[in-house]
Amino acid sequence: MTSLPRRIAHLDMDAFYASVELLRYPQLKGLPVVIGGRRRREDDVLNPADGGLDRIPLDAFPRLSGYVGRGVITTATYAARQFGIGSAMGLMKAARLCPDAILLPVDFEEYRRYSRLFKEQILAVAPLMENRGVDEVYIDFTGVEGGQEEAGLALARRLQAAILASTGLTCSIGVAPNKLLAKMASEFNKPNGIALVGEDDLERQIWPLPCRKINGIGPRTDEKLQRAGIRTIAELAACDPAWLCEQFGRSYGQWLHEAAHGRDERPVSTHSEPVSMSRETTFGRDLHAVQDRTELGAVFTRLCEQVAADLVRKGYVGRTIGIKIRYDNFRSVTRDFTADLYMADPLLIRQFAGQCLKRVPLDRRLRLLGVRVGSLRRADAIAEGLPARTPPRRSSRRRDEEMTLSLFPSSAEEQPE
DNA sequence: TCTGGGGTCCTAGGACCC
DNA sequence: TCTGGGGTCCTAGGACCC
Repeated sequence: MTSLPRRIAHLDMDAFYASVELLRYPQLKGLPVVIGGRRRREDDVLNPADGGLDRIPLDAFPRLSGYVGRGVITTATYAARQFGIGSAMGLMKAARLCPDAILLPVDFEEYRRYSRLFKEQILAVAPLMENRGVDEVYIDFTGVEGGQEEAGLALARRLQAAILASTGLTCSIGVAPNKLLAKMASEFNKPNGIALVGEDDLERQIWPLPCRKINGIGPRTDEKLQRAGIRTIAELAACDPAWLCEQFGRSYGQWLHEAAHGRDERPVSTHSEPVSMSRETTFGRDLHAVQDRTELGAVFTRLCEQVAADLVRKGYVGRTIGIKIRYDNFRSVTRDFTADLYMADPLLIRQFAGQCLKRVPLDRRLRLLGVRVGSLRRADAIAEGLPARTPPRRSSRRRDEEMTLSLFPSSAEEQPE
């Protein structure tokens, strides 16, 4: 048995959200459009029950200038980007740059519908597919029929054609010996492009790129590398691995070295179990624990109900309950507590989360509150007789006190300190 | 009137067990 | 009595990704 060369593809939908919106509202083609701010609602004028979306007149669309609030841009069309508008920018700031840009609320339902459509097309041809969010996947071409033809180019073309036919959307694909290189390759010929990167293309195609192009090197690491005079992947590859470990820790340092040399053995993984589920919200204005106690309590309860509903809907229970708050100065803190029983009940979650809230200083205003449930297990695994309670851990005095406290329900609004 | 929401993984210290 | 090391769990924070 001869082993085939590894052919890994990364497929990335082109400007996914914006493209889906343009399918619905073709009259917006070429105009500056910004997507973000809030979620689309049932009663939105942009979502009329009687259809005919393509006939909605341009002046019926909301403009950026009318926006009030703390939303950020999820994505923007090319025409909008020309005004200096970009992803993650605050909408109020974007409104100053281009007040007449059209603002569409995000519609995750619709994006997920298209996501299912294009992934169905891929799975019909290549079953080894790894989800990387709504608009991205990795695909293992290695053993797929036709996957070795023209080093993967032929299959990539077939996938693009099938996706375009079924969704009307274009995508870009990179094919390489591993996920790391495939991810970079998929950016080379955007939009609607295909790029192949082979073992021998490392120095020519990868090394001249800035370090930030490596998936896993973010703004912090990039800045630190730049301060050390390292800008390109070639320069990173030339670094002494021992020095990288010193600077970035053993594990990350070693990974940086491997990545710069284009080495990555991670398999394409078709299944994954969630580790945690959370809900969080940024308030319209910063809230104070005392003055805005009622409002805060109501939001807190709602977050617990939402995360509990998510758990139930997806069939999970968890035993690590946590909260997150962000202060008005944007500093965040988290607290969590691991209980000895698995839960998905909103009241129980509310109780444990309430105890976590009491452990955090609430002397300044808050802009965000979040609730998280971790240490997840499938609810049916618990139902089948696996222990709902874990063996009680020998715990420190402090933990014991917290456990005792948390077993007693507190008032409807948690009022720490 | 800067800076969303939902995730994963890693690190590091302390507790605790053997 | 003193010293020590490995392993695991828990917690808080941070980097990163989509």
